[in-house]
This record gives sequence, structure tokens and C-alpha cells, in this order.
Amino acid sequence: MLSTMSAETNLSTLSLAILGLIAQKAQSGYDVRKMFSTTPMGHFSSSPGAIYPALKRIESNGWVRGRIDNKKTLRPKLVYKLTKKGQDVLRRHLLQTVTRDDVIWHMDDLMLRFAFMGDVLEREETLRFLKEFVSEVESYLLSLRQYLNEVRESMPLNGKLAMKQGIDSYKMNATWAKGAIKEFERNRRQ
Amino acid sequence: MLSTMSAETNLSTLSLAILGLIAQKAQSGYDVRKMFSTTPMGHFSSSPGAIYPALKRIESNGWVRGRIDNKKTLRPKLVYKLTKKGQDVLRRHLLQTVTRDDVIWHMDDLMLRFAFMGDVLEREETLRFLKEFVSEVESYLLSLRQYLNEVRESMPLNGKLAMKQGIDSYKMNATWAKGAIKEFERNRRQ
DNA sequence: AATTTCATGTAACCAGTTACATGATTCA
DNA sequence: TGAATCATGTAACTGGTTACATGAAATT
Repeated sequence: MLSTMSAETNLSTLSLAILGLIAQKAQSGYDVRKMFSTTPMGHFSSSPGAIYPALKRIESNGWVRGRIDNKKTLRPKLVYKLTKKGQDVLRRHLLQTVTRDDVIWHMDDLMLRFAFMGDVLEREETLRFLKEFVSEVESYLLSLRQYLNEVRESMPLNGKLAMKQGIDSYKMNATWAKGAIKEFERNRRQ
Repeated sequence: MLSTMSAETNLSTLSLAILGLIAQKAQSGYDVRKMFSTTPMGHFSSSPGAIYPALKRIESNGWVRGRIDNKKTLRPKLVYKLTKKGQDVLRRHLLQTVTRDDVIWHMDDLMLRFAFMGDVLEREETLRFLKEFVSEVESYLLSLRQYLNEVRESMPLNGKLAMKQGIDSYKMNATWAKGAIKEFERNRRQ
């Protein structure tokens, strides 16, 4: 407790989603909810019970600041804007290296991170992310295949097929990321 | 509150995982933890703080019954066995129709359900599951593609690529399920 | 006039995380 | 003998879910 710990770079998936959206454009809780409920962006709850408290937390961390719009009319709207501190936190979060843990437990976070990089990171930094992603995914793939080989004989059909789904899914992710790298490299040369 | 509601078929992902494992073979909380921490089966926390309370809940629902092994020695082991009621609950849960909601929000649950079907369902029932799965996935795929087309112009590269990942992932799932159906149909004829 | 949408919230509940705690047994 | 593993738990915290609540403005 004596050290400052800096920490603060641990966003929950929901917090990251909200912060990322507000980073793109200042908006209200209702706007965020609408985004979650009407677009595929957001495998997230659009329930007010999740979003409004999350916004309060994010604000109390100093990452966004709310300002009431439409003060005159009787339909106020609390619009949140990213602060400098919020920018830093988001940037630092997006820059975190991709770990094996991430690809196993937090794939959705990784995709969310990628989706938000456009506005916040340099192309080079996004490329680094994608390369780390490929490497972690492929390393995990290897261990999945190894495991499957070891237990294949003793595994019932359903188990084998379920494992195949996992392997296929990581294969697809590696392929996707390689394609994304190409896109980014193509774009750079323009 | 007056009606009996039957309900009780809502398993959390963790409860389902635990119940499914115990259905395959009577085992202790520690065994379950080991399974989660040492095999790819289980994108689940192996933390005792999750598993032991979950086991208690499951037991208090009457789905499993614990019995102390090794009473003589000083290293007791609480081994849980599936009850008739637990069998029913599991079976009913696995038989639930695949909804759009499932493929959007609970893909991991669906895979878990599939993995556990081997011991509990008839081949025909598993086939029905897979066919429903394909149909829901493809229907959702359609809407994702539609959405992408609508917003493609206005979307930055990262957004488009992130959406592509989602689409690829559902495509892969549909392909996987079709393959699984073939396997099952091949098996039947033997 | 009634319904839908805009807009923000709270309260009770539930389940999972982290960290801590205990102690026996086995292995190096 | 010390470390790892077996084995089961608890407590405080956190954050998300469901359901409820309110009311203005726009739409039908």
C-alpha cells in the first residue's frame, strides 16, 4: 500500500466497451445502451443496471466527465466526454501485450481492444498487437492439438468434436489476424 | 409464487460444467478443479471460491449428493454423485432448443452442452441440436452480413476487420456443425 | 388518447474473483 | 526436511442481472 502501484489499467470488458465508445465520440449512457442493443458491436448487456453504475465508476476514476446537455428543456441528457486521464488509461490498456491468458480467457476483450485501436494507436502498434495475437494463438493451438492427440483414443465422439470446434476456432482466429496484418500493411504503403 | 413454476432448468455455465462432469463420473470438488485447471475442457475458473460454493448449491438443489470417501484415513474426500433429479435437470437442459440468444450470448454454453450430450442424449436428439444450431447461426450470420453492408462505407478499417472476425467465427461454427452432423450420420449407419 | 421512445436511475440479488486459511500426505 | 500436491473451505469484494420506478417528448 506504500507504493503508488499505478495500476488502474484493469478495465472490465464492459468498462472497456463504454470507455472505447466514449473515446470515439462524447455520448450519454442512453447512447451507449442503444449502441449495445441495436448493433452487433456489443455482446454486452444494454441493461441500465449495468451501464449507469459503470459510467459512474468510470467517472469517479476520472476517465470521463459528464456534463448536462439541454439544461433549458426538461429532458436533460448527461453526456460523457473522455478526459486526458481516460485517454491515457485507454491507450495503456490497448497497448498491453497479448498473453496466453488473454487468448484463452478473454478473446472478446482482445477483439474489443482491436476494434478500438483505430482512433487511439499508431498503425505500428496495432500491427504489433496483431503479431502478438497470432503468435499466442498459434502457440495455444499447438498445445490443443497435442492434448487432442494424447487423449484422442479415450475420448468419445462428442468430446472430440467439441475439441475440434475449439481448435477450428483458434485456427480461424490466426487466419483472420494474418489477413488483418496484410490489410494493415497494404494500407500503409498507400 | 403460487404456481410451482417447475423452472430449475437454468444452469449457470459453471453449474452446467460441474454437473456435466459429475454426470460422467462421480467425483469430488478437487477432481473438478483439476479438470478445469489441467485440461482445455473448461474455460472455467478452477478457483475453490467458485467451485465449492457451486457444489453446495447444486447439492442443495438435490441434483447431486455428496458422500465422504476414505472415512477411516484422515484425508476425507467428498465425492459427489448425480441424483435422478440431477439427471433429469441435465437432460432437460441439454434438450432445450437453440435460440438466437444462445448463439449470440452463450456460445460457450452451447459447446459445453454439446460436449455433454454423449452420455445423456440419443443420437437423434444431438442431431436435432446440431441442426438447430446451424440454422440459428446461419440466420444470425445473415443479419451480421447485412449490417456490415449497411455500414461498410462509414466504418473505419478496425471496425470492419473486427466485424469480419465475428462473421468468420460464425461461419466457422456453421461449418463445424455441418461436419459434426455428417460424423453423427456416418456413425449411425455403422 | 395511447403507445413508443427518450432518458436516467435504484434495490435486491447472485455468482464469481481474490486472497486467505488449514492441515494431511507424498515426493525429492 | 522442505516443497509440492491433495483436499476443502471461508470472507470480503465486485460487478452484473432482473425488476422496478419515474417522467418527458414524440409518434400513431
